[in-house]
Amino acid sequence: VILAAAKVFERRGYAAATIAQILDEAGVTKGSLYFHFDSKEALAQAVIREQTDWRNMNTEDCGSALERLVALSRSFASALVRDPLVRASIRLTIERTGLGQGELEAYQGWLDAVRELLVQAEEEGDLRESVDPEAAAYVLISAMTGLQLVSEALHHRQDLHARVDDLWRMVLPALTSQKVLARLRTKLSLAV
Amino acid sequence: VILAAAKVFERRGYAAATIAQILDEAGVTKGSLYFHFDSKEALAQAVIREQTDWRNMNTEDCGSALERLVALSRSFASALVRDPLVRASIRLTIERTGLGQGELEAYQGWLDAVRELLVQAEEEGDLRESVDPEAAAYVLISAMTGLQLVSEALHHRQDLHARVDDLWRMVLPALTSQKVLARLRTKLSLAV
Amino acid sequence: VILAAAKVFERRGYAAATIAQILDEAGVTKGSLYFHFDSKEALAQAVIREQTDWRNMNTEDCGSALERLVALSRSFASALVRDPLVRASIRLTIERTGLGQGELEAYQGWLDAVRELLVQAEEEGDLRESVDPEAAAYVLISAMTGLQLVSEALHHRQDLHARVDDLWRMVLPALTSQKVLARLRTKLSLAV
Amino acid sequence: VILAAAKVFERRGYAAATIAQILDEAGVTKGSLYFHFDSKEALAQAVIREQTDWRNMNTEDCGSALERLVALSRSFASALVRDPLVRASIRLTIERTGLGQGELEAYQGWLDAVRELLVQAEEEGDLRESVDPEAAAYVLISAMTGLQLVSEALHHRQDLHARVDDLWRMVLPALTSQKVLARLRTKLSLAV
DNA sequence: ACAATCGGGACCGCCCGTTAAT
DNA sequence: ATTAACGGGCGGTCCCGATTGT
Repeated sequence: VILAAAKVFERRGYAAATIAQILDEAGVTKGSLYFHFDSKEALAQAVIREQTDWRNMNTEDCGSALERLVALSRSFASALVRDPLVRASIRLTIERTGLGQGELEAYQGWLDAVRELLVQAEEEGDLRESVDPEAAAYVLISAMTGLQLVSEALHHRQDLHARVDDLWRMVLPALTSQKVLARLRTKLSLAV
Repeated sequence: VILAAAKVFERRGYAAATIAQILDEAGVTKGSLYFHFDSKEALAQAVIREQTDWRNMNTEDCGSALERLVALSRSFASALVRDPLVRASIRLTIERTGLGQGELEAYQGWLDAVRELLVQAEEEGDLRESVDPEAAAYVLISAMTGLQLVSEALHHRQDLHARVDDLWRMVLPALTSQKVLARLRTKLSLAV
Repeated sequence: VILAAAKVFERRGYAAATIAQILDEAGVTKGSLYFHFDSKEALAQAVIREQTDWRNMNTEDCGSALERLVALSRSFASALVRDPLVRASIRLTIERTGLGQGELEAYQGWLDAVRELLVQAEEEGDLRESVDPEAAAYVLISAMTGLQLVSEALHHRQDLHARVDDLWRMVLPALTSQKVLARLRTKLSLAV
Repeated sequence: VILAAAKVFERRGYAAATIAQILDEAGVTKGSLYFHFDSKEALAQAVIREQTDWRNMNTEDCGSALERLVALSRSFASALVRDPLVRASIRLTIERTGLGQGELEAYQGWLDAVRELLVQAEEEGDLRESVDPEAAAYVLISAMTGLQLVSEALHHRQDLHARVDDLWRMVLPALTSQKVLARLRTKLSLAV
């Protein structure tokens, strides 16, 4: 039903997607669609709202904050590979079409979550003192955003998990000490 | 002339941009525009083609390959802040609208350039042997792409330069040895 | 129920009002609405029909005809401020959308009522002989119509009562003698 | 060309008027129309802008302020009868469709003009001291607005001039003294 | 080479009223 | 009386030729 919209939005973007395409993909008729959603924009917002929140997946994870952060990123990558709704939401968020002005809050929410984890890691003594949580969160969020884009464009996201691990291999040495790094490598199976 | 198109494309995206908007941004008439460009798509391709190649800016730079790589990223950030054509090209490339299928080559070209520099750095002995140039280039390109997007969304690109430096501070420790790192820090004025 | 339709009609006008807006203003579903009313036009006619007749409010008023006329105008103003149905009816009547051609009868009915009161006033000797009841009724109805429109546009009808009194202050001297005028002023508390 | 739009807007109102109707009335094609006007709203604004300003008609009139005021009202009535653009503008202004938020300024402009004339009349000693220019202007503007509406609905504006004179006969006694009133009657041929 | 105007085809979003099932 | 689904059709407008003038 609504998943069809996500697919089309993800494939063509908001503006280029036409209602007819969504109709065709979903196999429903115009009237039916407009009974559930008042407008194309409402449909897009529903897509964003309906995405299964991949952030909850690892709340029960009990590990150090840094481990939870890596797990979060992997959970995100999995959601991206698995769930078209998440993919469509990302696309709709990145193209800032002014859909309810929610884009800023989305980015800000991610930033806050990551920074929070970094602060916890700092309290746990897992962070180098030279690291600024705010700046690091910014770079991490950006890198993940970019990875997903490039992986999509070049390899249809098939290599996303490997690339996320590559990212961690490249930034963890700057975030934490050799000792913690070694611990993380074994726990997270991040081969050198 | 063609810069007006870039501005509109950058602001609205390809599909949402209308010829009329470009027309009155440029101050020309429709006849004039359609004399030079056959279609809206041709216009977009011209925007991409016409972007001043910021890659040439640092060819004359004589330094180590790693230094040239950092300089290249900074040059890219500058171009992004300064040149609407570059911004529009990025937007048009990221939204893969099927404009002549040139997106793949674009990404691949960037990847090749960065990898090439990393290989040179390896030959110069500036790279840890654990680093895979291919994978590192991939992550770096992705991170730059993401930084530009997030910086645009959150701060209208005003903090882009600072964020690029943040990125280097976070990945250089994994790329090179402490000694080279210290050298780069002074040469590139990358405070800890 | 039907009041929701009135609100939307009053706010947007007949043509611009959409059924969906009425639906979620009323909190009912489309099926329910189309069970009661055959069409959008039928709904509008129901709004007009259902308006509580403010004319009855002052039938029991026992005073001179002129006093009753002023009271009628005040009653109208009150209804306009209080009752969205009356407001919507006015809007739907003024936009002559061809809703059953009832607009002419509406205006004519108001005209007849006012003229009738003026004729009574004439018989009671309260009217100057130079006054033509027909013409005076026409002007009074028009002025009330206009006052309501302008007051709505400029002050959201909050000053309507005061403006109606202003109107009477400006036309009563032409309608009646100084003596009757003085009597009315005290009775109706129309300060000079 | 643009006059056709005025006719349709005047006949059906903004929302109910369709581009096809205007096209049909004007005898041009869609492409041609959208070359000159970017949107339906732009067309409506053009109609409002293009109306020949009937206010200038009596600037050369040399008489007392009160005489000029009456002349202004008559000029307005003439314009209303003669010029479809003026009629359409009035309709578009009265239906507040949010066309550039110019409606408030329109009403306010008329109010200011009339109040200014009343203030001049006051300085010339032609106004009773009990008259408040502000309030009087408000009522006069409203009455003119209403007259035009009712006259249109009932008699297709054919009796507008006579009704305007009726209005003046009904309000002038409250505005000025017997002596000035007599002078105005002869000068303006306002029979009792 | 450039500009202004006209023409038209096509598309897309959306809205209204109906019809099934219950 | 309500939910859900349906579809015909319309209205705005956009893109792009084609035809003029300069």
